[in-house]
Amino acid sequence: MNKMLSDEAIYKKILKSIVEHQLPPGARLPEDKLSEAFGRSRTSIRKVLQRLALERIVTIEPNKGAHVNRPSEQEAQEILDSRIMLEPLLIPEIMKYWSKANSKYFRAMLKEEKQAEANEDQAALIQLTAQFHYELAALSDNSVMADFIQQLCYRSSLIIAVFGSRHSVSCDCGDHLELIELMDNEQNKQAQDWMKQHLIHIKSSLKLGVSDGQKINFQQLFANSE
Amino acid sequence: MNKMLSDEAIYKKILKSIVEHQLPPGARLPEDKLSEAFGRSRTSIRKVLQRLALERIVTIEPNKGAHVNRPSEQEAQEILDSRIMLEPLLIPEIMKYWSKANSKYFRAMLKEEKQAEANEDQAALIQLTAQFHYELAALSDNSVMADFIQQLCYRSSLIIAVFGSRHSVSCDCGDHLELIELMDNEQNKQAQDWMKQHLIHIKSSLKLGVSDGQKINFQQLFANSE
DNA sequence: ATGTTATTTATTGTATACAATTTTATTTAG
DNA sequence: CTAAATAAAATTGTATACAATAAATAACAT
Repeated sequence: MNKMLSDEAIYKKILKSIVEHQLPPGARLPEDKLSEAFGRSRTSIRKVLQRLALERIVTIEPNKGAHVNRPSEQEAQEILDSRIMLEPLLIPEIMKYWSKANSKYFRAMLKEEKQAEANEDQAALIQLTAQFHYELAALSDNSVMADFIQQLCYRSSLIIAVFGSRHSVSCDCGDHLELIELMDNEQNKQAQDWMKQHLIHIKSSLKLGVSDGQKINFQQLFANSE
Repeated sequence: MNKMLSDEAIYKKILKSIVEHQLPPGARLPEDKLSEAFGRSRTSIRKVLQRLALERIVTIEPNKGAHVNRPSEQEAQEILDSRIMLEPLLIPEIMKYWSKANSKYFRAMLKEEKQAEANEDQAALIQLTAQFHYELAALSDNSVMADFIQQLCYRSSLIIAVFGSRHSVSCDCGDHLELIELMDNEQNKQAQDWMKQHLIHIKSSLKLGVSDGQKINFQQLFANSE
């Protein structure tokens, strides 16, 4: 009944659960439990976890196992800054090959986004938002860059889980249509600017600069509470 | 006598051998031979090989094991194009924190390059050339980008092994000093342009567009030989 | 001799066993 | 009752055994 899953399939399932925040940052990923859940030996699971660790989706601490990565504030900034640098740069490459078919495909994806928004299906919404960005990047003729962007998109989903405000997911997905329209009209420069502003907006919607548990200065916090 | 090597140490040793072309593209990497060489079980070796595979230094084909990756022409172009896009972009970030100490450090590295050139030590030369680029990138305040550049530098070493002309390594290392001088003089724009031209020059020195075994058109090749 | 099939050898894929380590629970002292 | 020390359980680290697959060699037929 439960057909055998390939390593790749297991990888995708775990990744999806993480990206959709079913497995939130910090969550433990015990080899035994996963092994049992997927009906494979720990060997296979370890392989998958090690891959996720190299992609910085997961962290592995010696003798403590794998946890869903909880990005630091600095990591969050670096990832968003990288995207702000790179994604607009790819727009001209993408527009070289932009076709009616592409436009149709992405418009259909935006419909799904709208649907997910209406259903308040946060998981689907996060997934689709990331997918929009990395499938766009995949249209450039540089798969090396596209793969890197895809990784940054997955990692961004972790950032949103940690630093995102309630609306930092949904508020920007409505906009995506604007980009498609700019691209349909071959407005190269405007599309590039739009992408940059879009990502800057996402970055600014994050609750950065708010100290997390580790860095709280208790001395200062309770200074006036004698 | 032979002290136990960590997985990380094994990883670095294999990577170094590949980058320095001691293990050329296409070379087989049999698990039990490596296992014996490093005095560790196959489990540890597999872990290292899988990491190298995710970094595209090595390819793993199911049931056929690991080989040093032999980049295709397209892969070579994509990697060089990525570097041409990204490395100049990082120059301003690097110059923000550029210090006398940095300058001194890199000038020392260039001395080593010169030395290696004089000794005709190709291995050291390739390694140092890559190191120059990725340690420079590491000075930017964005380690996400720096890590990506480092990977591209390692992969570039494979590209040179496959598509490099005799002089495509040595001819560009002499120039590196020019960049350091531009940075010492805070010539931001010029440094950026220099980097772009430098990488374009490396790309153009590659023997791309020469069909490899797979793509030979025999019809055309033997058209006039009846 | 050449091309095909069968057999052997070598190599990778996967699970499992056991050791090392960390985490949790229990006991004991103050 | 709290805190430290100890014991038990759970979890990861590593090696090894065996199965599955591919490569190399030998045997055979055309």
